[in-house]
Amino acid sequence: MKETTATASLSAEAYLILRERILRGELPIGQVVSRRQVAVELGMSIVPVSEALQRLELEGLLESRPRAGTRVKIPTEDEVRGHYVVREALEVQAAKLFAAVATASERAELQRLAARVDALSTKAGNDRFLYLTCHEKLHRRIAEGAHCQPLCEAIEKNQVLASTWLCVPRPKTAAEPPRRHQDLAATLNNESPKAAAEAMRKHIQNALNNTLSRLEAYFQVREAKGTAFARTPKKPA
Amino acid sequence: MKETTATASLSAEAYLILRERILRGELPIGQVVSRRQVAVELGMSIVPVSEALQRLELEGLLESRPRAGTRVKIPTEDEVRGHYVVREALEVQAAKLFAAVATASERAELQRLAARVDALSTKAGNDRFLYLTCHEKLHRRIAEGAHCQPLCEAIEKNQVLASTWLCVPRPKTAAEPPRRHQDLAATLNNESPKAAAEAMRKHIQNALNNTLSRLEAYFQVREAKGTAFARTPKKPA
DNA sequence: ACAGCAATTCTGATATAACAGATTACTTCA
DNA sequence: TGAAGTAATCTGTTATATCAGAATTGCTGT
Repeated sequence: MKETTATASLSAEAYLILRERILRGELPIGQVVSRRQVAVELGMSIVPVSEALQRLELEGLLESRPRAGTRVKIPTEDEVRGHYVVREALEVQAAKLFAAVATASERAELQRLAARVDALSTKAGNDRFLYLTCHEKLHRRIAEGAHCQPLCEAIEKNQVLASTWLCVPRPKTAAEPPRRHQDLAATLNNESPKAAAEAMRKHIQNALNNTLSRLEAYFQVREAKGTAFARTPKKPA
Repeated sequence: MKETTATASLSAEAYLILRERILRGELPIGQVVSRRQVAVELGMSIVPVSEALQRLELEGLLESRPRAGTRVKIPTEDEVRGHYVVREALEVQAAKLFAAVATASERAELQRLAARVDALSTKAGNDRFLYLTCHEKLHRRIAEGAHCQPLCEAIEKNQVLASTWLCVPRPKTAAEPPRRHQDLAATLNNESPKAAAEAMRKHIQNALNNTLSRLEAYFQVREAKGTAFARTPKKPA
């Protein structure tokens, strides 16, 4: 498996690699990341790495203090709640448009994907990253079915942030309706834009509760680590 | 009038100065901006300037091609329409929340601002930048009244983009209802979240039409200039 | 005049080095 | 033993120089 993403610029390459690592959970919440260390690892200077880190920080995946350090962002409960308010606004809009203008093949694809997501959801112990990937694709397809590129981009950017949070394991798996996504898809496919909007609203609300229960443990971590960026202490010999 | 914004980093200073210039219309749509030129003007190296330009590009205010140039973004009609779809989603959400949770003082402030905006709107020939500033503040206050910071940030970022477009003069001033914003404010203040949402939806729809009529001339400009970045030709002596 | 082509002069992208603040490690002193 | 202060080392930030591609200029031949 080659990691050479082979893009136009080194900066973009660093961005994609780091983003993938964060989203996969290889760089967990709170992990400190060093520009120079990444630079030597990827075989480039710190300039393109810095650009990549700045971009990831603007997108909310990282946080940094001027001359102290950079780490994977530790979310606040308010931030998470607020994030889902934005997400509700965007995805409800997408659901409405999807119900109004999506093509037949887009609707069929949505139903197929929903079935797959529900299947992956019930079959526990499976690869969580695979499930997340499929689930994201489902929401992306809804956005695409709205036929509005800026809305797509806004949703995708919004989604990426939440992905960081979903990598953490959930304490206890509550019983989930086994057809959550298939029911959502059916509503978007066969009912009015208004009904689609309402279904999506409830879906997002549910996702918020899910995420909150996952992150409960991290909300205090921020207090503990404070604003200081603890570096990895030097190993004794 | 000093231009020393005096911020923490040179990069942030360059960002704020350039952003202001774009929003004020001093750097009009399609204007080519050179890293080095800005660097010497602001008395810094091209590194912080590059960071600032990258940030402005990620926010959609600039566009660039790898080794050709950077210019103030020339919008496409689809982009403008899509932008307003996103804006509708966000601001309708804000209106709903405002109607539900805004404090009494926030509602009073909103009504006051709306009156000022309407006054500036009818009194033609006035400073357009002043009007835009007030109008933006109005929408920002609505977002703040929703008491959800991520929503505020999303709206503000969305708003900034549109500001670039509103600096261009409108061909013919259609007759506008003289109490547009005061009526909107009254609905948000005194009626149900649902009514507030609907009022905001209509307001945004109106804004879209306004913007489209302003930008009509620019939609062909993009075709004309194509993807090439025409530099300022060298002056003959 | 005008098309084709080379030289020049731009552009953004990147490497390297140096700087200053924040954090850690270590020494010193009580 | 522990607190205080200093040195070492990390961090992000910035300056300078160089590189390679794109756009322009200007030459050349017709």
